[in-house]
Amino acid sequence: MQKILVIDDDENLRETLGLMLERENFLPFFASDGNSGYDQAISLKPQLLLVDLKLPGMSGIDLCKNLRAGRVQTPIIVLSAIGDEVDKVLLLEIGADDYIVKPFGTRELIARIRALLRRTTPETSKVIRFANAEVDVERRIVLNRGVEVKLAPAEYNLLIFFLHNPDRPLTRDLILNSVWGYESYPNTRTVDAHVVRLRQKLEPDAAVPRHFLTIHGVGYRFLP
Amino acid sequence: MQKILVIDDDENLRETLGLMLERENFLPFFASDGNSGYDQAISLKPQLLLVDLKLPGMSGIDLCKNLRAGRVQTPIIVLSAIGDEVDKVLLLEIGADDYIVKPFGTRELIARIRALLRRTTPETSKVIRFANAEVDVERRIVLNRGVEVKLAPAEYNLLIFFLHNPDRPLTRDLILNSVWGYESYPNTRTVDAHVVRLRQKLEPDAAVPRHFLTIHGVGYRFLP
DNA sequence: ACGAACTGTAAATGTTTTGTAAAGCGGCGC
DNA sequence: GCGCCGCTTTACAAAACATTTACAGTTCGT
Repeated sequence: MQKILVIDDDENLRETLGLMLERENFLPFFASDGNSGYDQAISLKPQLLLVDLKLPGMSGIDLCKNLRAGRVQTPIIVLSAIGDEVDKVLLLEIGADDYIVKPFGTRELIARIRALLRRTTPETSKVIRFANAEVDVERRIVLNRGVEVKLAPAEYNLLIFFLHNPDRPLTRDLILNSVWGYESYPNTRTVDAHVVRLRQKLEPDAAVPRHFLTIHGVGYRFLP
Repeated sequence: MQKILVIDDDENLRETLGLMLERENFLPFFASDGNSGYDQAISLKPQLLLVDLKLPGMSGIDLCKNLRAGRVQTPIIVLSAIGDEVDKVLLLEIGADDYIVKPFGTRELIARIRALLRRTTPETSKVIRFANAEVDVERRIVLNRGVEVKLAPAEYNLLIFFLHNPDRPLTRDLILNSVWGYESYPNTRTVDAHVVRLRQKLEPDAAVPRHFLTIHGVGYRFLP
């Protein structure tokens, strides 16, 4: 699901935009000041930014400039109040992709968002999704609900093995041999411990596994 | 961001020019006498100089001449008071590129600055930016927050490799082969040592890396 | 040829991961 | 519902891995 980060200090507007974006099947995130917006824009890696020009902390202008200076290419739509002096040159300089003047209509903003996303998402890298998790195999990055999850090597290897063998009963011995290799002979309980860690990091509710299932007396089954 | 060094002994003017330049998205620096102006023009490597003709210490005329004698090509705009006798011949002699007579309008100065930058900045100079660092690939010069950072050859090569492979897990072996070549076989700890040095010189806070990240059990990842 | 700077390595230190053990829970057969 | 057996969970110490610092050999420029 496409993440959109809304950076605006007006709480009402954030709420309105949030509802609107959710209704359009986007996944909204929020920041109320420039600094936290900047941090989230980097850590969250959203597909698009909606940035108010006037912000406490770092101004919207500086935020955009800083992101671009840091080679962050995330598409940006600037939200400007009716009084603000905004010209295309400034927007170009600060690296914004589009702007819209408040107050604006839902329909118009959605149209601009979709248009911008359409022209800025050319490539489809190898990203495997299941539930609300995304695994970017090439970049070795795992996101859960859009938030980066740090996986230790063994955990990551185990996850990849599950992804490659979905919907199939997998015995502990098979898992051990495939993920740990024939050279090392750890206890089969080891697999359990790592499954627990994966569940904690990736299951919506670790107590009620919906993806990393136990097959009593056999082993595990991964359900995407 | 383009650095402009203002060399003038009039504090009011410096302040005014500073605000003006900042508003126009330049990064202003200041010197109040010829000698420190000369030093900064060399150490700071600004994109452009604004130089008052009448200066304490080294005069503006000598400053320009000395810079040019030292093969410093930085574009120079001379600021002259209304009484000063300035003719094109003098400007040509001392190596200035343009001049403007005080008092001048903001708009005019900005126009001249942009015009001069346009005709003196060759399109070929490739400057890569990330966070608050700039890497001038052609001249092998690296700036952090506008200040030159001296990188040893190995450090510089490693940095360039990171710049060309952002946002990707890079194993120590890959790094060694790419940066050191297949002929030499240093210890993989060597990579760590150089990453430490890069972090110390380029990370805002070397203890909390935000750009040269560790992937435990794998290697490193460069995030611009 | 001298001193300064660079570089790879090693040793000490700090951090994260990982396998295991032990205790508690829960499903399954009866 | 009971009890067994296997699964989950927690905690932890050893191992693996990363960082830091120091240093000696080398290179480089003057």
